[in-house]
Amino acid sequence: MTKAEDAIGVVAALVRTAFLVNAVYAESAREFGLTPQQGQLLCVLMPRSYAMGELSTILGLAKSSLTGLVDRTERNGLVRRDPDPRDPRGITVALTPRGAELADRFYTETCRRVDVLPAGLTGQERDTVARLLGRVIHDNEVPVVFAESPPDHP
Amino acid sequence: MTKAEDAIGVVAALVRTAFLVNAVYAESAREFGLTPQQGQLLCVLMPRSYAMGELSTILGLAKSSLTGLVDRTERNGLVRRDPDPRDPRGITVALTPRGAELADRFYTETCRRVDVLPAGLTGQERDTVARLLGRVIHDNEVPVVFAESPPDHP
DNA sequence: TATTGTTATACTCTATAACTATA
DNA sequence: TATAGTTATAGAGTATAACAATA
Repeated sequence: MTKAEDAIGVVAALVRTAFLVNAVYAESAREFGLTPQQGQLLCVLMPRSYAMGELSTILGLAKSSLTGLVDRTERNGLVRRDPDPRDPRGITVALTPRGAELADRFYTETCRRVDVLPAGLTGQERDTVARLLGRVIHDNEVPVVFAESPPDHP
Repeated sequence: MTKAEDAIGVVAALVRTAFLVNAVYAESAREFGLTPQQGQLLCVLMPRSYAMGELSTILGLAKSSLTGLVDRTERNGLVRRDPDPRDPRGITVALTPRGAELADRFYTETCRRVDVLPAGLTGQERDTVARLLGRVIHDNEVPVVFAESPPDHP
């Protein structure tokens, strides 16, 4: 039973939940030898490759920040740069086979860990949280930095 | 109305919400000349001062990481180190008057911005989110990195 | 001229390991 | 010996501004 003194407003609930999820995400990444940012990049690239500009927008990073992130992740052999057939100036970033394999494992394990966080809620309560936060995400046009389910590779 | 193709699971809902809240938090901090980490430090210190070891635990940082964070924040004139009366080896970190004033403004503005995120939910739905996430936070013993309401300074 | 991406530069953030000083 | 905190070092993340190459 939630006592009155445990009551909390939406704002604090959202901020503190974000803190919790970040910590779990970071710890999961760490155990796969990834930084959270590199893990996020891999997750974004799971369904398909993107141009640098697209990734900048999705991840909310300055162009040059992304250049560095892709440099380091490429150096680790997880992504590669390919010429963009649509624009000779551009490139696309794609997962390497090793990156795809690691992304799958990281994604799966991170899901497992985040799934445990609301273990104290009933199935119905979890559905309610998912539905309401889903609306918030939709209304605020949050990019798909973490897909719903492990995307199939066509 | 939420369409079937917009449906989302709890895991993705939590991760993507965290991404959204982080972005809003970071942008708010930025406009006050703060990094998110410095903003978080100020928020933690709003109700009272803490020893370095306590802050390490609350923020989930290695001791030396915190030393650097406090160094930089102190250099900006926002916090100060005082000897810990309980232990000659230790120190406590407290907000300076300027830090307290900035913390208040940053906290208030961040609350305002986060409060807008679930604007598409009814009052009852917001209460539901707050109550359910409050349980998740409680169950997972998330530290109070962001208080419920601007604490009074006794 | 506008766009795509990289370089140069300067900080901040973070961790590990080694250290100081005091229980 | 154990604890509180700092220093040394190394790397990652980020942004701004200036640049290159191509539309």
